[in-house]
Amino acid sequence: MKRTNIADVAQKAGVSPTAVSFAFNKPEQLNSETVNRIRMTAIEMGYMPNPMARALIAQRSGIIGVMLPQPLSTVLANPYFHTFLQGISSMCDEQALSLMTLSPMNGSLDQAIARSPVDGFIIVGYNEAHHEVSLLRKRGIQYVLVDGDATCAPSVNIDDEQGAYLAAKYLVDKGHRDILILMLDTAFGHTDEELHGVAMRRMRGYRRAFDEVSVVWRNEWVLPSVSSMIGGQQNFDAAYEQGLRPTALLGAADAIAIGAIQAAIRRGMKVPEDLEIIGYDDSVLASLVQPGLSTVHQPIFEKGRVALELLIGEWESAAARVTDASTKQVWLPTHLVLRGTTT
Amino acid sequence: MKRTNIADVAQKAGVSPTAVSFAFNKPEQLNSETVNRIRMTAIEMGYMPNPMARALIAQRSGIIGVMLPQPLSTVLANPYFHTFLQGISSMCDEQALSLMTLSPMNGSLDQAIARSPVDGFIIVGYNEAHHEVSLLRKRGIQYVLVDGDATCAPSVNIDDEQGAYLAAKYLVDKGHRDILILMLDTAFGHTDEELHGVAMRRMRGYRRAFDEVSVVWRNEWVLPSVSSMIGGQQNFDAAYEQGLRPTALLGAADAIAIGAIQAAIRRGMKVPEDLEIIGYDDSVLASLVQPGLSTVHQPIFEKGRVALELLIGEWESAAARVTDASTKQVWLPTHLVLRGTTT
DNA sequence: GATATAATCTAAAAGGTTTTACTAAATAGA
DNA sequence: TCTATTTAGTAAAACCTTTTAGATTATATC
Repeated sequence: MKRTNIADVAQKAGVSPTAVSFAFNKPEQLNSETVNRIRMTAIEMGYMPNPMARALIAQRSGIIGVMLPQPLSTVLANPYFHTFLQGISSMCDEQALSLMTLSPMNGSLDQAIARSPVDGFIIVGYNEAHHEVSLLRKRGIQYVLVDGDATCAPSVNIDDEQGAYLAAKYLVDKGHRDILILMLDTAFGHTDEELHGVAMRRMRGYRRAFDEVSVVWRNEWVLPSVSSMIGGQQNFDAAYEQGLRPTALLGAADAIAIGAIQAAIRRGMKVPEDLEIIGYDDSVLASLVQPGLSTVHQPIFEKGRVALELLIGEWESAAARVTDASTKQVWLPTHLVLRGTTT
Repeated sequence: MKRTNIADVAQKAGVSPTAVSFAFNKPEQLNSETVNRIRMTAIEMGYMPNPMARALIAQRSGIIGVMLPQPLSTVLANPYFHTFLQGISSMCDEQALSLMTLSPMNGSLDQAIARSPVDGFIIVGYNEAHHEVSLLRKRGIQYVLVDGDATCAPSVNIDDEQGAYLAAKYLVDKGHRDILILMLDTAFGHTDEELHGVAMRRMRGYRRAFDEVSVVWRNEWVLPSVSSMIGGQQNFDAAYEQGLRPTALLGAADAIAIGAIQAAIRRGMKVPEDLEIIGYDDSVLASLVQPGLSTVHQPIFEKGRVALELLIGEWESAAARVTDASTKQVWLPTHLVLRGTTT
C-alpha cells in the first residue's frame, strides 16, 4: 500500500539512506560496486524519489505555472493560446521544465495558486494591479506578465496600438467610413478593470487612424465581443439587426473576425467585395479559412518563449542576488498581413 | 529574500507555529480573537503555506497529470485534444483539482514523471505494456488509460472499430470501390508498438466493412499519416502522384480528412461530387470547414470527464482499501455524422 | 611505525508544514 | 472546596529527501 521510500531501499541494500541518495545524485562519492547494487535494488523495488520531498529541500520544483485569464475550456478554444503555449513549451523542453496551467476556477484563483508547487508564474492577460498578482509580489514569488502592464516585474507585450492603427488605417485610406468594430469585451466591463490593457491599446490604435483622417468615431459602431467565433457571429448579427450596414469590419481578434465572416456570408454578403475584414493576431486559423483572413500579425510563439526566458532570467538574478531595478519590458513588433478578406 | 514561513508568522503573532496552522485549517481549536490576530499577521506578512511541504505531509498535491503521446506543440495543434482537455478540466474545476500536462520531452518522459508531484495520471494513447506505464504500476502510482488497452487499471476507450466500420460501410454501400484510406501513422511504425491500439481498431473496422461486401483490400491504398492537416494534404498528394484515383476517402482523424479535402480541391476535384470523404472524431473543426466534414462522432469531452472520474474512483477505493479486481473498462459509443463531404 | 591523505560510508540537520498527544488554565458541576 | 470537563494553546513527531559534517577504514608517504 505504502510507496517504497529511500529508507526501504537503504534497508534492503544494507546501506544508509544517504548512500541511496548518493547512488543517484553523487555516485562518485560511493564505491561503484555499491552504486550498482543500490541502483539494482531501487529498480527492483520500483523506487522513485518523492518529488515533493525533493522539491521541498531543493526549494525548486522545476515546474512553471501559466496563469490564464479565462477557464481552460475557453482558452483551449482560442488558437491564440495554442500557439502561445507551444512557444512556452518548446522552451520548457529545452530547459527540462514542466508546465502547469492555472485558470480562474470556481471563481477562486487564489486557492489554485496557493497549492501550486511552481518556481514562478507566467501571467497572461492580467495587469500588475490585479489582486492575485499583487499577492504574488507580496509573497515574493517570481512572475512575468504577458499582455499586461508592468513596472515591478518583467513583461512581454506586443505593439497592440500600432498593429491596430495599421489595420484601421488600411481601411480608412481605402475610403471606408462605415466600419464596424468588434472589440474585445475586456475593454468594457468595469468589474475586472485589471484585464483591460491589451483591449484598450488596440482601441486607441483604431481610434488614432480614424482621427488622422477625421473619420467620425461612433461608439454605437463599437461592440464588445467575447474572443470566439460564436462571439463574432452573434455580434455581427446584432449590429445588422440594429440597422448597421458596414462596408468594412475590424475584429480585435481573429476568432471574432472569422465568426463575423461567416455571419456576413450567411446574410448573402460577399467578402471582400461587400465587406472588407481585418482581424488581429494572425493565428493559424487566419490562413486556413476561406477566404484567407487579412489580419495583424503578432509573434505569438516567440512571445511564449520570451516570457519563459525572462522568468529564467529572474531566477538567475535572484540567485546572484542582483536586484535589478531595471526590470525588462519587452515589446514585440506587429505588422499587417493581407489575405483574401481585403481587396 | 527568504520567503516568510509559518515560524515567522508565529513569532510575530506571539504564538506557536501550531497555532498558525490551526488558524487556517482548524480555527475552532483556537480562541476566535487569536485566530483573527494570526490571520491579520499572516496577510500583513504575505504568508502562504508552502505547497510542497503541505503536499508532502498530506501525501497528496491536488494535481493530476495528463500524459500525452506527443510533444505539447503537436497536441495543441490537434482539436481532438482541445476538447478532451476541456472535458478533464471541467471536472477539475468541480473537484478543485489542478491540471498538469506531461509530454515526451527531450526523449525522456521518465524524468518528467519523476519530478511531477501529481496524485495520479491520465495517460492518453499508450497501452499498458508501455515502459513508462509499467513503471507507474510498479511504483504504485494510480493511473487511468485513455485510448489504450488496459487490464490492470481503469480505462476509457471508444468503440473505434464500430465507428470505422460505419464510415467504411457507408461508402462501400454506395458503390465506391476505389477508396483511399489515410490511416494514423501509429498503426505502422514498429518502434513504438505500444501506441497502436486505437489505430489498429479503426483499421479493423474499415476492413470489416470491405470484407462484408467483398471489396478488395489493397495495402497500397492505405497510407500512414500524421494527425494533422498537413499530413492529410501531403498524403493525398502522394497517393495522387502514385497514380491513385480514389472516388472516396476515409481519414482516420478529422485533421487528416480536412487536409485531404483541401488537397483534392486544389487539384480541381469537387467534394463531394468527385470525392466523398469521411473523417473520424467529429472535432469542432468538422462542422466549421466548408463543406462540412462527414465524420465518425465520438464523445471527446465526456471521455475526458469520465477519465478523471475513474481516477477519482481509484483514489477512493484505495482510501477504503478496497482492492477491486474488477477494474473498470469504459467503452463509449460512436456514430456516423453526415455533413457536406458525402452525398 | 607514525602520520597524512584518500576512499567509503553514515548520522544528523534542514526544508515547512500538519497532526497527534499533551499541558495548563479556566469553567462547570456537586 | 474538590473533581470533571472544557477551552486554548504547545511540543514533538511525521512526511521524505538532500546535504553537511564527520567517522571509519584503507592506502600512501616518509
